[in-house]
Amino acid sequence: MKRQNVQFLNVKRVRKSVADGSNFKQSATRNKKKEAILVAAEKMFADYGFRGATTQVIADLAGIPKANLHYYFPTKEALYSQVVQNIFDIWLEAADSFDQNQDPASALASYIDKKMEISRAHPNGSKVWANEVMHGAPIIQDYLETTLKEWTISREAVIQSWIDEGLMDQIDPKHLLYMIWATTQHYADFVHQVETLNDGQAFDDDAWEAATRDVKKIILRGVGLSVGDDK
Amino acid sequence: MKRQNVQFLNVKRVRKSVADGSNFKQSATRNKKKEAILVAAEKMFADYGFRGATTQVIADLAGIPKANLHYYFPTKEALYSQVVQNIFDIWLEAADSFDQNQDPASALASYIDKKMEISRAHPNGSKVWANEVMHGAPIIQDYLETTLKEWTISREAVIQSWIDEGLMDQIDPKHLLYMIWATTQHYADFVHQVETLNDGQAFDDDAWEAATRDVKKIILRGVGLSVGDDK
DNA sequence: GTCTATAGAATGATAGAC
DNA sequence: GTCTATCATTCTATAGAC
Repeated sequence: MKRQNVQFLNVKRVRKSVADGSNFKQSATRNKKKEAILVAAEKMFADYGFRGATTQVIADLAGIPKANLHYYFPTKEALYSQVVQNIFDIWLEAADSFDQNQDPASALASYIDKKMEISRAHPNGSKVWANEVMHGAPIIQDYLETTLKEWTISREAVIQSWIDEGLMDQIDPKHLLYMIWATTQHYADFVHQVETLNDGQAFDDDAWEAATRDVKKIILRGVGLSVGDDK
Repeated sequence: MKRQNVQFLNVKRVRKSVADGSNFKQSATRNKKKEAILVAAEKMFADYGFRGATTQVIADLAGIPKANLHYYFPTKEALYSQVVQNIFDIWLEAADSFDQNQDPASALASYIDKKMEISRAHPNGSKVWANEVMHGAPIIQDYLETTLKEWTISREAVIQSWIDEGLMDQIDPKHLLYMIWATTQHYADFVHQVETLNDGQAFDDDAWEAATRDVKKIILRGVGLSVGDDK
């Protein structure tokens, strides 16, 4: 029940061999199958949680026998761990957009844009991540304490410098970051609730655009920045 | 695996007999034991999810044999359902604070205050709720479509009227509500991440106050409202 | 590498004594 | 009402044939 023995992976950025074709030791077929399993696993873990998702159903969804799944991923935990770490890499992508802008309004706006895009493109990944953190981060605690912590500290410093320069209002940068994370991820993690309140309809292009615009508008104005007119 | 047959409870506000002592058919001892089980269950469901939490461990935590738990709650699903519905009632409490103020700034500020208090007082309940919604709301779908939907529609109308009167900026009320929900609940659902980034320390009184103040500041200013000076 | 059959362990629920 | 002993089921993981 407890998912002990989870310290079997201490890496920060993994999954090179799956993301690109750089690992010559693994054939293309092998990677293709692993990808199919990972996609199925992400979906099932997102919908049912770690214990709720069974290797049998993941294998069914991936279109292979269960024993074959265990050939590629020795344990359910190893598979889960891989799924969670894949989200990290995607999450880190968004972090970059924060840095490529020097004025606060552009930096925050493009960071929010990117985070909203990820919520739309990878809702299942976002859910798995939320689940993992909500349950005390048994698998990725190490990552929280290192990579995420370092990233957060450095961005807090950037935001603080903007405040010190009088470019934006006085707030604790931490809470601004949490608000951006919480709000953008809400459209992925709570998509079921959002759609129910949207008359059971999934967000279309316009709805996503409107949501992104309003989120940026409220947050940017909320810290004393002006929003780009109709972007 | 799927938690079918979950339509066994179609009520909107339940649990009167547990919350107060109004049900004479149930003794005080009985209610006390049920409460102990519910507290334990909330904790375990929050930490491990529906499938991850076992009736054995819930019983252990409540200090009773497993068979006794099944005497009070015939099935694991019935127990889970009760836990989820308890959160509804708490959540609805906060809704009232929205209505007791007529100007937008006071209404939104006190709603955010209340939601932050709930995140602090009932983090496990918030997590169980988040889990339930993330997994497609198999148990409380009915509630989402009725009570929550009605509440949301009526409050959207209130916010829209404020906008129409020129009291606040033009935004889609829906997204303002989502931002409030997401941000306030983040401090409960992601408390593990928040604490990790807080040097492993739990938020103390000052930290909660600071978080609440910044959340109110950003959101109120974000929609063009001014914030009460040092409240 | 693939897959059937099955071992081995854990879990939800209950029978039945007290 | 309480609790021990146990059943029936389900799940992860693997052995071993192909």
